[in-house]
Amino acid sequence: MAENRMRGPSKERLLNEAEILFAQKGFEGVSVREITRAAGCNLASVNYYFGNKENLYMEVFRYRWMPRAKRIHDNFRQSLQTQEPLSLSHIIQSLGMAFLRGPLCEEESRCHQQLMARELAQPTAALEMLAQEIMRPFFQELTDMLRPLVPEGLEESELMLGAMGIFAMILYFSFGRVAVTRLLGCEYDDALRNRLSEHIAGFAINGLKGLNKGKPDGA
Amino acid sequence: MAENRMRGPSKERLLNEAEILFAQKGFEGVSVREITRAAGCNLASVNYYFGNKENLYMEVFRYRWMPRAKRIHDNFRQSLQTQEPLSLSHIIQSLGMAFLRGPLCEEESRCHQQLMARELAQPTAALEMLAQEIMRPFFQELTDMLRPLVPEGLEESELMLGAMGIFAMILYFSFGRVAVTRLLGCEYDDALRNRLSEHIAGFAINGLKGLNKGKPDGA
DNA sequence: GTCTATAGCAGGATAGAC
DNA sequence: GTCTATCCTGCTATAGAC
Repeated sequence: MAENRMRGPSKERLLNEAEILFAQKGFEGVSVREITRAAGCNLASVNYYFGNKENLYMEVFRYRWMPRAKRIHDNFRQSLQTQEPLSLSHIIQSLGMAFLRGPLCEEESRCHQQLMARELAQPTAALEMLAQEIMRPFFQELTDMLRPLVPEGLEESELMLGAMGIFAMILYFSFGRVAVTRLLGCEYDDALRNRLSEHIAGFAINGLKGLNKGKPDGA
Repeated sequence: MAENRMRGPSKERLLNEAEILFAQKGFEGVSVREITRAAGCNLASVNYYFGNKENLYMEVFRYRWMPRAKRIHDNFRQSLQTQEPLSLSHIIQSLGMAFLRGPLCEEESRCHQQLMARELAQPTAALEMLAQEIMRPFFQELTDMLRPLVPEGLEESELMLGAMGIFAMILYFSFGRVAVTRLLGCEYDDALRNRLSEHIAGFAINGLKGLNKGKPDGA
């Protein structure tokens, strides 16, 4: 609260600080007073720029979360362009990298995943928007990529579940970082993020390969 | 709010209703007024029985969440006793069953998972307690079971990550049910829960098998 | 053990000066 | 656009009757 970074106009600062606080404490856990204080604005500014607190929450997703998601997706696509014959291994590893490390710093990445986790646990109008404009198109794109690389004849919904399972792990290892570090007994640093990303890739590649058979091979 | 189920003494009713509401809306999202109204008690009862709202939250975990977790774990152990030579397949399928279906009805299961998801996303003193008394012992038990069944020489922490990945999917498919049904385009009914449980098993068994090699086989 | 009444404070939103 | 002052509602917690 001492040194407010006064970069940019008030509206932008409000969006920046609101996103961080909403991610940390949830919509109900943050007060407008807290947000305006963090942004170095007066109490009335939220209502002036956004009408009310709820709409500020929506605009955080519209003007911060969604553009960032698009950057992550672009980052993912670009890291695939350099590799000509697409393999399952390339795709999954690029996925893990883009979402666990990607174009974001650790703090921004955690903020991003936490907002998503909150919306999943307690959907608001924001999830509706995200499902429509981000999640559905991206999962479509991803399953289109994966289809020629998984066992032939795999059901469409089974493929979708596979893709979702990968995101489950990414999200869990990100928002559940406190539990993860406590159970593993180590710090959540870059080395761990690399390991997690590799672990997810190794796990998911074999997981996807064994999907179509009702029972797994051997066991 | 019309028909309060007046079963049991006030303290029990408060714990019951508080758990449901905390799971749905989070600690900050629920007021003591709402809880006492749902439980059919007067406003002062929370302070009388629990001292304050925060302690009620802790007691929900102590007297509702933890005993339920122990029941789930017992259920898991029992379903393994009938199968003499333990296989990876048996273990993972029993896990999915115990946690996605188990001894709980759908509503209770969702409530249970949502509370866990909230604590992971925003840890309080409750997570400390759960890590100590439930999570660590259970993960220990689980990795002890898995160790003889995964590729030899697999690092201990890698095995732990594998076990956590399974829980990531279970949790995600449970608390993210709105997104899941929206993306799959189907209802979250018993048929889907069975499919999810089977999917996780198939995915995880192959995932675990391919773990120790830095790169997966083939790809 | 259960209730009502209320203290005391923090919340979102608004009015209106500058 | 930015600020202060303020309204009003709803919150937790407590005191004290029954």
